[in-house]
Amino acid sequence: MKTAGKDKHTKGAAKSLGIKEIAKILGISIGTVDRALHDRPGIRPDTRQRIMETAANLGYRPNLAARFLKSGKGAAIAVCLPRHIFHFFNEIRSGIHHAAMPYGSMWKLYDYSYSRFEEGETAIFQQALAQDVKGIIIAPGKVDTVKPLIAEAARRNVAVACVTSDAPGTQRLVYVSVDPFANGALAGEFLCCLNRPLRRLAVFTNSLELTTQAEKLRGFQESIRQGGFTNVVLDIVENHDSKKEAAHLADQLFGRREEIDAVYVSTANALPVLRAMERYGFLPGTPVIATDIFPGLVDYIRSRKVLATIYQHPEFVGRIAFEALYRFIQHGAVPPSQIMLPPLLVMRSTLDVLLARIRSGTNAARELPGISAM
Amino acid sequence: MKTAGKDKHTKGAAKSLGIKEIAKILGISIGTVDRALHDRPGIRPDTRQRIMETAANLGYRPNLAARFLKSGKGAAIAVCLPRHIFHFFNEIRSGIHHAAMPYGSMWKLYDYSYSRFEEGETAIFQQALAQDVKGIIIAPGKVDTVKPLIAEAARRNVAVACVTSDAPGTQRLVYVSVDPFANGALAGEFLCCLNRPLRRLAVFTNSLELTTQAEKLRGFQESIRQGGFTNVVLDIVENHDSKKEAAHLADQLFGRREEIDAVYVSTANALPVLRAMERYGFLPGTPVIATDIFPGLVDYIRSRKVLATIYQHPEFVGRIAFEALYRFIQHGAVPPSQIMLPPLLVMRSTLDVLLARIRSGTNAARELPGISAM
DNA sequence: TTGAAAGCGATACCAC
DNA sequence: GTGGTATCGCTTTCAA
Repeated sequence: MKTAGKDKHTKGAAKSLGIKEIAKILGISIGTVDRALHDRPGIRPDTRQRIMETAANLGYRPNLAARFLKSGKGAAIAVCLPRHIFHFFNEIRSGIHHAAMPYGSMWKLYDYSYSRFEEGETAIFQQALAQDVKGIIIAPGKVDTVKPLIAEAARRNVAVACVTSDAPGTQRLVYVSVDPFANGALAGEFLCCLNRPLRRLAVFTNSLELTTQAEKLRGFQESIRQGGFTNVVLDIVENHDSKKEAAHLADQLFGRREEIDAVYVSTANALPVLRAMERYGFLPGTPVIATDIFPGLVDYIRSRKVLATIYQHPEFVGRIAFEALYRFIQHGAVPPSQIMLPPLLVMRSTLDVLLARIRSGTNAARELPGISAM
Repeated sequence: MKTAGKDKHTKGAAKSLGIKEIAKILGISIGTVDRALHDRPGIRPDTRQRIMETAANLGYRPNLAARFLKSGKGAAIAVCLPRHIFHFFNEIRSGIHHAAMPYGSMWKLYDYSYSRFEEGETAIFQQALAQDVKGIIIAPGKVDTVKPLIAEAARRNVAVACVTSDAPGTQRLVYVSVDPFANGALAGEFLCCLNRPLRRLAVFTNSLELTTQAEKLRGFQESIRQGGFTNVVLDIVENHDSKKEAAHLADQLFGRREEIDAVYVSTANALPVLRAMERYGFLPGTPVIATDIFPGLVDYIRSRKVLATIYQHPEFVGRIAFEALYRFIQHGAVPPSQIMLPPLLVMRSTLDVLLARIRSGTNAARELPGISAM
């Protein structure tokens, strides 16, 4: 019977080897073991040595429940995200809460939402630092703004995770995001697959001063080039995250009624663009790739006016950011400097599955542990 | 200053109001309070009533740390997955371990891998049941085989989660998978976007007796139809998960050298097909959509011989299956009967990001928490 | 039907 | 330097 499962490998500690067994094995007291494990003063180096060795041998892992129960203070981390692109950032928050749930009351989350991108950022960040948090999650706007803040956090030994946009040149612990280059490249590659002429394309972005947006554009151009299209004219429209500006500029562009072979909107600000396209007869007919998913966009995808949208998996980003922070704070595990996730191309056929998933995810995050009905 | 974060909503208990204060306030013992909160027998209804009221008033929330510490018997769950399509199922295992990690030693995972799809299934399942597990994760082969097993599990009050394939008509708790219909539909929709004639298509599947495969085909056909292509001839090739059979049948099909406009391989068994296509000059040139990601496929995508592959996010599937089991066993939360995830279309531009992600995911699951440096 | 008390594992403090 | 021990909040068992 070779089909039998062999490695009935159990996860974590085999039995209940705790600080007590270590003490018993070495014939010393748990107090001493504790001192050794925590690098506390008042212990002979060789005793410490012996203890550390047996602890390692036995694969000792501290019981977090007991630790928390006694010393009351699990870690707290602050979540500083804008309220602005609500659906998007709320999914990130949801992911963070989701990831934190298993730790129950041991890990507190402070929610420091602020109204718009840069305005409240500084004030909020400082408020968060004033609390006794061990980590902060932010979505940096302008790097110059957050640079001194992150420096201050580093001074206080507070780990900082950046989501969706990075703060390069700072001491942030980790940057978690859907890979912006791949994001744009996917849009471009998809357009190249269409077997249509691509002579003139329009790209609607937020601002190319934001490195994520610049990277998306770079990826887009690169894959268009690799797709064999040269001499492509690119109309690049920066609308600075403003619906009005987007509408105005889109009107200008499409109002000229010159031929445009495809459109890529690299932000969640697609609706003004789509409406302008409809006004000037570019839709349906012109291939459009959008970004993110939000109520207004859904019908455009259903009706195939928007060919595909690139979903940036915000729930995932939040979850991973929390996990990286957790492992660093709890276990001292240093994550890679960047964690890049693949973008998800959503078309009509996968829209509903994704929507169901998003909704259930948001619900789950709201679930309260409550009183167990075990 | 309206930018200030208002809802500094803390997660977990506000102060230290516990079971003890409730008891003191009501002048009763903590044992009684416990009985009330947990609906245990042996308590007068009115006492229970009073306790529940004050508990609600005080906003009592149990201290999970204490709870875990005391009743430290987290559950054990058995993971019964085949070793066969190794990359795929290993990612599922990785996801499960990943999800279980936060619970540390409280939740044990027993790994009951077996060699191939149906062969070891029964033996392994019974072995798993013999252990004292509270839940089992399986990937059912033939439904008839697992039906009595799941029934037996239900009798013993063991929750069963099915991943990647369902066992309909049984008492399994939940079925977690990438939506097979959407999976096939995405492949079809993508092909429809190519602006090429689609007169004759080839679909390589495992066996249409497997409902997931049948669903993929259904989704594929449906979206081809919706894409406006009628009178499409479909060559459907069932290769029963065998490389040899796949190679043989592909040779037969492509050897006829009739025109084939596109190919969809709905299983991970793409390599024999691709090689046959190369032999008969169908590649490069013919659009191919594959399924899953594995070493041999990577170069085909890099060289654009395979246009796209549909990644079924196995790590995710595993993670979600565990979480559903966890919430059911621990909190009695009944999950939806099916949890369907969106398929991920991977092209050249997103391949590397995904590969990096997969690798790091597998690594992370192997990481040992070690001793805290808090 | 209720009360009292023994732990769970780690921390922190006091005594030696 | 080291050993002992009270304690965190909850579950559980035994006694009343």
